[in-house]
Amino acid sequence: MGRGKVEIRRIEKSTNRRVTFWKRRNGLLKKAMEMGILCDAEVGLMIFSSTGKLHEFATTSIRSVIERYNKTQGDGLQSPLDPTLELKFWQIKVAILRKQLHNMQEDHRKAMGEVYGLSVKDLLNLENQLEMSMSSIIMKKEQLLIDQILELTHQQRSIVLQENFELFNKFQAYGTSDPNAVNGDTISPYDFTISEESQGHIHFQLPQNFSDLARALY
Amino acid sequence: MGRGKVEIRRIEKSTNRRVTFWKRRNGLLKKAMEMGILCDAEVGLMIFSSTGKLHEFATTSIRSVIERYNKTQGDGLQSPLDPTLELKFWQIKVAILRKQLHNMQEDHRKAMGEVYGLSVKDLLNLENQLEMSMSSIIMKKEQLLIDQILELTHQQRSIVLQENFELFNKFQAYGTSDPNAVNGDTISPYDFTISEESQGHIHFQLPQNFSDLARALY
DNA sequence: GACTACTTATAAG
DNA sequence: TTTTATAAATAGT
Repeated sequence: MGRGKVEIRRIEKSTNRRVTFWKRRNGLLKKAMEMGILCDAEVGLMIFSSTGKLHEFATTSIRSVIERYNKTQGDGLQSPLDPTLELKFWQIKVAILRKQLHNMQEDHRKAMGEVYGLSVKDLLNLENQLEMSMSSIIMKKEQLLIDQILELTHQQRSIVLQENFELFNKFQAYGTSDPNAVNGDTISPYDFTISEESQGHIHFQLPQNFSDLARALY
Repeated sequence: MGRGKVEIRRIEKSTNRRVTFWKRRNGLLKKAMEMGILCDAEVGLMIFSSTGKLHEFATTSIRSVIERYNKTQGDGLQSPLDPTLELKFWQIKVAILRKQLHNMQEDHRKAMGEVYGLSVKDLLNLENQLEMSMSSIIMKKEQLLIDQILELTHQQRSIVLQENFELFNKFQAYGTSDPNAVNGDTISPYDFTISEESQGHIHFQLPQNFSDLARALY
């Protein structure tokens, strides 16, 4: 179209080239737009002039077209040329790592809490067990002491009874021919013994080595 | 061009639309190519038909055009900075987060180890402290018990002495006018007392409520 | 940038 | 798909 046919080859005269560029640029943009409208298509057109200036058209937006292109074309390669996608990839990675870090902190916090919690629990259990063990030992020791006391008491009671009995015999040796005349009372070691028990009195010998015993027991 | 002018609006008849699409698609591609050659421009054209199929043209390659577009344009909104730089920024961020995560894991591991270590130490310390406290308490209780025993012993010794004294008095009441004639011995509560002490015998009353006392003390 | 002669693109058959 | 009448684009002025 125009005065004469033109060969499709680079226009050497830069002035001509620039003029032609503008004419054809408008035509191209117009046709691209018409295509988008008439045919309900998504069109993206980018033109870099020989001076480097960008001229673009898109029915939606160039980014949209590029994204759609990358999605559709994906061409197996992980779109190393679309910084936007790659950017998103890294941003997502950052988000994931942040979440992991956060979870880790949370876990750490919980774990520490649990450890300390269990520690307290353990300590309490240990305390109780310790207390129970000690109580048991103490009780045994006490029982031993009490047994010891009772044993000695028994021995000493015999001795006291023996003494009192001897005293009683002496008393009788001194007594009248009728011992029963003494205030009408009968005095016998047996009475004494019973009386003693009824009062809950028992005789006890503190061993010479009591302190030694105490040391041994405790 | 064509038999009659056409209004630029979406073609409703899908058949017509498809035909027009193909005709105009070829025209657009041709013109894009011509533009590239004639004007020495870099051109990229992407068309998505209404059916979603991609049609493309580029003087070099679509990727090249997109890359140049991203470098040149960056359109201020999406990536105000050089996407490459931004990419590096995020990559560094990822590296930092990875290191943090790693350090955190390391710290966590160490912390747990220390906590368990300290826990054992603490338990041992606590155990010792507990034991010492209990020993102290037990000693106090024992001292109390011993004091109690001694106290009661003292009381009971008085009672026994009293009883023996009364017995002695009875003995004397029954005695001859010359009490000294009895085997040449002088029997007195004082002698008895001394004798008793020399043998280490003391009198002891086990309190009725001994078990209660024991329970109260232990 | 405007004109315009001519080429090219394409709507409709 | 091909044809063709005609609109549209545009090279040179």
